Amino acid sequence: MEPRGLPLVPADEGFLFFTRPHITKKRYLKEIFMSKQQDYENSPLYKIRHSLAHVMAQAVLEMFPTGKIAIGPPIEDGFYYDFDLPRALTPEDLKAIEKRMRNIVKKRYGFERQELSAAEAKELFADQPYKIELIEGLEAGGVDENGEPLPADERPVISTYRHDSFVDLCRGPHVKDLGKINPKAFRLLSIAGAYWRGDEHRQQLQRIYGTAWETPAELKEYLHRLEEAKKRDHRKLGKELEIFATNADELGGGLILWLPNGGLLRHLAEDFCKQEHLKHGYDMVYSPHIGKSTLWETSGHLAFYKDGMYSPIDIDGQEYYLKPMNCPFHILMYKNNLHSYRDFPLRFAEWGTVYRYERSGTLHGLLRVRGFTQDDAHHFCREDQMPDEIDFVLNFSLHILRSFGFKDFHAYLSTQPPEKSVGEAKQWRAAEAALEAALKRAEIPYDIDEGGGAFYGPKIDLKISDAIGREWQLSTIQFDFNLPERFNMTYIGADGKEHRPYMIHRALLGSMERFFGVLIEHFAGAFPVWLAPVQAKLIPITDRHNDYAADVAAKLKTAGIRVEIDDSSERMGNKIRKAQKKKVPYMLIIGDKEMEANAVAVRLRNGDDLGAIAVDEFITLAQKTIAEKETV
RNA sequence: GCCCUUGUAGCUCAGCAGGUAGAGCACUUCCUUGGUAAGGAAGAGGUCACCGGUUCAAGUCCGGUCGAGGGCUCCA
Repeated sequence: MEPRGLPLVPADEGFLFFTRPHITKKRYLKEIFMSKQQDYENSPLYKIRHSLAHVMAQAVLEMFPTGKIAIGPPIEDGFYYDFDLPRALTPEDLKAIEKRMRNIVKKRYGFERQELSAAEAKELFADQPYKIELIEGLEAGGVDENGEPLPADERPVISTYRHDSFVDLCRGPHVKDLGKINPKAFRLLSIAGAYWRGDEHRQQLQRIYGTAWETPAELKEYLHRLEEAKKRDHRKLGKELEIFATNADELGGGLILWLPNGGLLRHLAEDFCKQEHLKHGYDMVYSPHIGKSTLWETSGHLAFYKDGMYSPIDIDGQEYYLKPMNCPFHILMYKNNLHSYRDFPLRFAEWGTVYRYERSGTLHGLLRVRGFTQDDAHHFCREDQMPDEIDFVLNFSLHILRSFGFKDFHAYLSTQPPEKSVGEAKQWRAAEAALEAALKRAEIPYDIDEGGGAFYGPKIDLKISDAIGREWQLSTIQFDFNLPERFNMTYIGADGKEHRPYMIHRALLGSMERFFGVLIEHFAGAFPVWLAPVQAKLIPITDRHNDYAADVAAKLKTAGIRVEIDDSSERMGNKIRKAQKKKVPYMLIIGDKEMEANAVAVRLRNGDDLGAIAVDEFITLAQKTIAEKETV
C-alpha cells in the first residue's frame, strides 16, 4: 500500500528521490517509518499478538482476581502485558498461564469493539487504577496509552474490546475471533520487572513476555533463531575460546581480562588499524588515565557528565579524576603550541582507555563495561577543510570496518536539537550539510534523526549489520562546537588573526571491548584467518610423524603463519575434534603419504577436505588468504 | 539502582523429603600408533560464592552481603 499517494522507497535502499518537491526529506522518512509501522499494525501477526496479550491478561486475572492490569501491546516477534499482582510470578505460573490461554483460545471467542465515554469507561474500570490513569490521559487528549503526545488531528476515541468475560481498554485492532489463532503457535517466554510507564520512580510491575506466530512451524523457527543467537553469544564463545574473562568477585563488575587469545586478537586488530591510521595522516598520541579536577571543570564534564565519572582521587590535596573521555587531553596537546592555518588538518589518534560508571544492572559481557579502550581521534581543521575532512573520516571508517568483514552499513544523521545547544546556526547547517554530503558520496543508506544531535554538535552514527541481521552501532563521527570555546582553542589564519578551529571527535570501532563482542557474535567465533589466534593446527597421525610435523611447523612459522602441533597420544579424530571446537581455520593432517610427498592434508574448519597439498603450496595459499583478510 | 531467576571441581551440570559431595568434558600418567568431529585405564582436582542464624547435624532451610542471567531504567 502506498501511503498518501507516495511511491514507497524502502529507507534501507539508500537513495531518496522525490516526486513531489514540497515533501521534505524528513517528512518523507517519517512517512516511510509510519508506513512500515502501519504495515505491521495491519498485519495478521499484529492482531494475533495483540489479541493474545488480552487472552494472557484474562488468564492472569483468573488466577489472581485481585490483580491489576496495566498495558499489553504487541512488540517485535511477540507481545507482553504488565501486571500488578499480589505475589511474584514463578516459571511454573508461566506454564499454568500458558495452559489457561490455550484453553481460552480453543473456545474461539469473538472480539467485540465498543466505543464509550470517559465516564462510562471509568465506571467499567473502577477497580483498575492503571486503566483509570490511561482513561484520564485519553480524556485529556494529550497522550496515548504509551504516554506519548497525540497529534492534534487525532481526537482520542475511547474504545474497549471484549472477548468471553474479559474486557480491556484498547484501540485495537484484534482478530475477529480467537479461532484465527493457532493455539500451538505461541509461547510465554519470560517474566521481567518493568516500571509503570517506564518511570523508575513509579510502581514496578511484573511483565510477561510471549512470542506468537501464525503457524507452529514459524514458532519453531523463531525458537530455533533464539537458540542460534545463543550459540553466538560472545560471553559463551569468549569463555570457550579463551578470549576474555570477567572476575566480578575479585576484580569487579564490568572489567575485562583479555586472555592470551583475546590479547592476540586485539593486538592484531589494533596493529592493523594503527598502521592504517599512520598511512592516512594521523598522529599517534598517548595521554594519562587521570587528570586534575580543573581540567574536567574546564571541559564541562564535571558539570554535565559527573554521573558517569568515578569518585575523585586525592593527590597532595588536589582532586584528580579517572578519565571518562580522551578529548580534554588531546585539546591540551593542541594547546601545547601555537597553530597556523597551514598545520591543518590535524589528526590526533589514541587507543585511550576510559572509565565510566554504568549501573550494575546494565553491565553485559563485552558490550557494556565500566572500563574500555576507544579507538579515539580528534580532528582539527579550518572551516573550508571541514567538508573534505568529513568525507575522509567517513570513508576511512568504512575502509576499516570493511577490513573486518562487515559489508552492510546504515547511518543515522543527528541534527541540531531544538532546545539547548551551543554554536551558531550557520556552523550547524554547514556541518550537517557536510555530514549528509559525505553520506551521499559514500552511498551509505541513512536516516535523519531531526533534532537528535548532542547539544555540542551534529553527528553521524554508523551501524553495521551482522551475520544474522542484527544492527550494532560502532563508528561515530561528531562535531564539537563546545570544547574549542571552553578551552579557547585558536589558530592563526592567513589574515594574521586568531580563529576558532573546527573540532571533530570520532571513534571507528568504538570501544575495543564492544567491537570484539560484536565481532565474536558476527563470526560465531570463527574469525577470518588473519585474526585467528591459531591459524593452522598440525595433526600428526602417529608419533612417528611428529618430527616431520615439527619441520613443517618451523617452515610455517618462518612464513608468518601461527601454527601449533597436536602431538598428544590421541587418535586423529580426537585431534580434529579439538581443533574444530577451537575453530582453527586450517587442520593439517600428516601421515605417511604426506611425509613422503613433503605435503600436508588440508582440512578446513567448515569440514572441507582439500586433500594433500605440498607444504610450499599451502604456505602460498594461506598467506594469500591472510593478506586479503579472507576467511575459510 | 529496581523486579524475578540464579551462584556446587577449569567448563557443562546432577545432588531426591537437611545426615559432613558426584558425572561428563578438560587436565596428569600409563596403555594404545589409530587416515578426517570423542580409543582405553588410572590419578589428581571442591573450606558446595561470602557472612550469620535455625538444628544433634546445612550444599540442602532462613536472613544478609557480593556476583551472574533475563528485563526495566539509564547510556551528556
